[in-house]
Amino acid sequence: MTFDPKDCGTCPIRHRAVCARCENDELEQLEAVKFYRSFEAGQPVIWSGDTMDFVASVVSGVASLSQAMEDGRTQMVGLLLPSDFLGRPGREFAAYDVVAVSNLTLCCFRRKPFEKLMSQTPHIGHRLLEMTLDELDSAREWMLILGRKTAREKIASLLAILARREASLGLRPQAKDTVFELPLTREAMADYLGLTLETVSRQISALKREGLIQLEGKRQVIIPDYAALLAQTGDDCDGAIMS
Amino acid sequence: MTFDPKDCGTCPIRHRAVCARCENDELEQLEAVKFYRSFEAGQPVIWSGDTMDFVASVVSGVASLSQAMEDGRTQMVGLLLPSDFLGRPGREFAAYDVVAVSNLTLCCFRRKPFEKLMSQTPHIGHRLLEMTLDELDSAREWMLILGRKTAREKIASLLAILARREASLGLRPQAKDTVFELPLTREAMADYLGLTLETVSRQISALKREGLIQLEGKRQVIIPDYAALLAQTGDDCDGAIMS
DNA sequence: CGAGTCCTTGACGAGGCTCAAGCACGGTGG
DNA sequence: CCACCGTGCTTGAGCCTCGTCAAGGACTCG
Repeated sequence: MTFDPKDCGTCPIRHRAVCARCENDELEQLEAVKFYRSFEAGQPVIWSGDTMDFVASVVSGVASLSQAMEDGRTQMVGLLLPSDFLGRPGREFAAYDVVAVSNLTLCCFRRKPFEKLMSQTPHIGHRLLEMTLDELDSAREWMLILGRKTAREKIASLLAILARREASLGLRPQAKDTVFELPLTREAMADYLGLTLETVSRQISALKREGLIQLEGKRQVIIPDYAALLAQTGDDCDGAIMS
Repeated sequence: MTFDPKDCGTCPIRHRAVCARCENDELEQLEAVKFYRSFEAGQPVIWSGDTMDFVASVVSGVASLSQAMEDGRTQMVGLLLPSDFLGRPGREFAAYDVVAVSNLTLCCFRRKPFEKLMSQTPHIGHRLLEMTLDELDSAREWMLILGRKTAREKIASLLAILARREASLGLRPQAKDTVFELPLTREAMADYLGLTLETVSRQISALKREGLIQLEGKRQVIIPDYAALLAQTGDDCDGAIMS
């Protein structure tokens, strides 16, 4: 089944996005106000303060939300992957800078009709609540990383998170090694982790030197022993979030 | 009008908590499953991993959510003030350590009936979504603080946030100076900001020495010039979130 | 080949952490 | 009434991690 933009039934994120719980009649109403937009890697999607007349789901690719300080320091505060939701119903102006980290396709809904639909039907609101609570949880995990971890632990944590997501997609046949493509540049990783890109580079080199990771080119990461990497994150291993 | 625990109509957080939008019949159903619990400053409310058979609103006082690493480092990831919501519908086990920072009173709802009520009526879910989105926004502001700010900027930011909240309560007659009680110990502030308590103490002393703040005892803070304090936060002043 | 982008590595310095000592204040008990 | 203790806070000295500045390598594209 290939993806037909006219038919939500064939959409790759149909069962995980904000529309996951919608009945057919709700989907039809959404389809009436939806449109697709694509961005190339590195392109801005919207700047903080701009008027935002749509909300959107990420169909493919990766987008980042960042906040800037007046002197130019910047911190990534959200990383949007396929099926994640962009925008806030009821908010007219964007609160963050949004950038396409990789090539990106959004499924956009005009904001006003979306809000109206949300107030009339329960499924969108419920799903959005669930997704927002999940995002709050990951924001809190992220806060622990930013506030208390060393540079080495930060890098290990990020790699572990990406590897875990890769595994959860379940696409990979039972390979011993976890392999994935880094969707972020060194600079974006630094932005994510509250480090400089030099420190990121040094720590990745160190992990490679010690055999905890291998690199195929700059972006392909191979993790020969996931547990060994986890041990470098500093996390309390049995303290996993249960939901 | 004094607060009568039997009557939600007299509740001090009636118009801001998760029940803010409820109609009278919904309130009655909530009242049937609610009970109050109080904690003294410093007491634990619940530990991460414990079963959580209630959710709650903070009626008065302050509670913190924190995460711990295996070696004991700890990071506060949430600060709950009156009207804030504790717990996650659908989640059986607590994901964070919750501690009463000051004397604390919770309005608790048994979790199962609360979830049922939520699925049957729209108002609770809508309000909870709104509150969760707000919390996500403050979590993201916090991430910028943790990831990119200097110790001095962190302290200034925290004081500015507390002062702003104080001002927004509007209780204070048009005083030139903003005055408020610090609800946190130095250690809790350090936990909040990803610093050590020594650094917190040094930076507070520095701000005092430079006249940006004054202290009455250890906990009473006077801010003679709010704008001057804001200038120390490093924030882009016109980049305020608009909602 | 040159230019641009992304990454790596080195040298150095500063900001914040660690360790340690001591102060202020309030409560308790002799 | 005062000695004693516990808690919370302050201050100092020294060290280490990570940021800054700088140079140069790997790769792609025109």
